[in-house]
Amino acid sequence: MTGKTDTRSRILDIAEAAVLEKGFEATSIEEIVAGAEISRGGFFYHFKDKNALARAMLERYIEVENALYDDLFARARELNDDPFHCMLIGLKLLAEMLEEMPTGHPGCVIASTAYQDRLFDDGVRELNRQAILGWRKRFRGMFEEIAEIYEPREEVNLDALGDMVSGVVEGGLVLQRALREHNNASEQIMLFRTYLKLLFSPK
Amino acid sequence: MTGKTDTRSRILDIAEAAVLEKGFEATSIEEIVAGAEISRGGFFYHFKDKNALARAMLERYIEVENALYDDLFARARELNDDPFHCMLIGLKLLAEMLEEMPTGHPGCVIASTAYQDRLFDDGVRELNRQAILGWRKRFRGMFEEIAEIYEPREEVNLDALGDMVSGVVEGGLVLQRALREHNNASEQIMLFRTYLKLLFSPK
DNA sequence: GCGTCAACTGGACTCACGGTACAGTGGGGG
DNA sequence: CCCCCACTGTACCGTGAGTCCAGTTGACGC
Repeated sequence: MTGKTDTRSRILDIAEAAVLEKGFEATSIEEIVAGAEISRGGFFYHFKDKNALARAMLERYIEVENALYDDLFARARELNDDPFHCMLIGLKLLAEMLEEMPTGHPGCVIASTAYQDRLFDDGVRELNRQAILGWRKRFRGMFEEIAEIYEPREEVNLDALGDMVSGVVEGGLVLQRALREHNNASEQIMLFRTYLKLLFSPK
Repeated sequence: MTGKTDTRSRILDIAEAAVLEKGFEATSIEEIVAGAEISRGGFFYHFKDKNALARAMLERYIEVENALYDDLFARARELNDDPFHCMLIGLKLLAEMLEEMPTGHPGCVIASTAYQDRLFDDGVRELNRQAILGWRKRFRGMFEEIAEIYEPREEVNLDALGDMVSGVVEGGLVLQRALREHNNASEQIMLFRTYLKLLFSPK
């Protein structure tokens, strides 16, 4: 027993799976309560409305995603202490991870939320925004470290380059989803990796 | 008078504006008919359901987008006959165009549709898919031309590189939308342009 | 053993929205 | 003069979100 909020997290599990597969609007509370084997009243006991569910899902998703990046680049750092090579290894690991996802992809909740944001309140929108800003900061920091050692061959805005990691992942997932192919996202990440190789490799 | 389908295109105008601002689900038929000053019956006379509306919107959007790319790269070609420089100019023009959009962005319908695709039928999904495949083909063709003259410094899959144009635009628009900033999409395109410069520039 | 509180169940209800059906209408063309 | 296209207007249905609330069940403190 995981304590008092056993049901709550079960709801989140079911909801997340359904939302990633079909989108937020297409997921009814009815099917969530059926999947979680609770009553409608039970659902609204935990979440005052669908918006509260979205927020909780997003919070959890962002936390998991951040932990994933932490882990990924920590492993990369173990393999190579140089920030540039660490970055290259980390991106490779990320690409491999996306490829291994059996269902194809987790289908980033961020993009999904961004394009339906009028369904949600300011809290959800802000959460989304802060997540991306967090990734910007994370990757910008890594690129700064790299740039100190390897002078970039072309001048680039490091904030924008940091955003590009998120952007390439998001964009790749959109392609993957729309094309119904399997490794567009990982392919896009590998292309981005090639970019970094060209950008930071010494002349 | 533009002919028999005056009202139909007015509906599409209103709907497109609303959908780009708020998303498809958040746009009610009620508000569309109010905006277009017609009756509900009138709406369903032109579109059998919301799905038909989505399909028509997507068709029109893709057509406009393709015409835009045609025009953009035709203008670029006038300025420079070399395929590589033409590409660089075209991307610059694209970035400038995105920046000039007063409201910030058109908010790509493709990504929006991709993430809510369970609301739509196979026709809509296929339309979406074909649009992206069309862009892949277009840009792949251009990159092939370039690669014939300028040998890439690193080996890249040209299909994936073609997809990257769409991906960077889509991803940039997602960032822009989520961050509520103004030129993320154009910044991302310019970064991609730098990528191409590094990739194809002679040693 | 008794009360109480959290975590529900279940049912009745409202409202918004998508969608159907269909009868009627006005105006331009043959 | 009639017909038909492009609607209007109204009535109606189903679904799903969200509200309200009365009642149940089981763990825990006393």
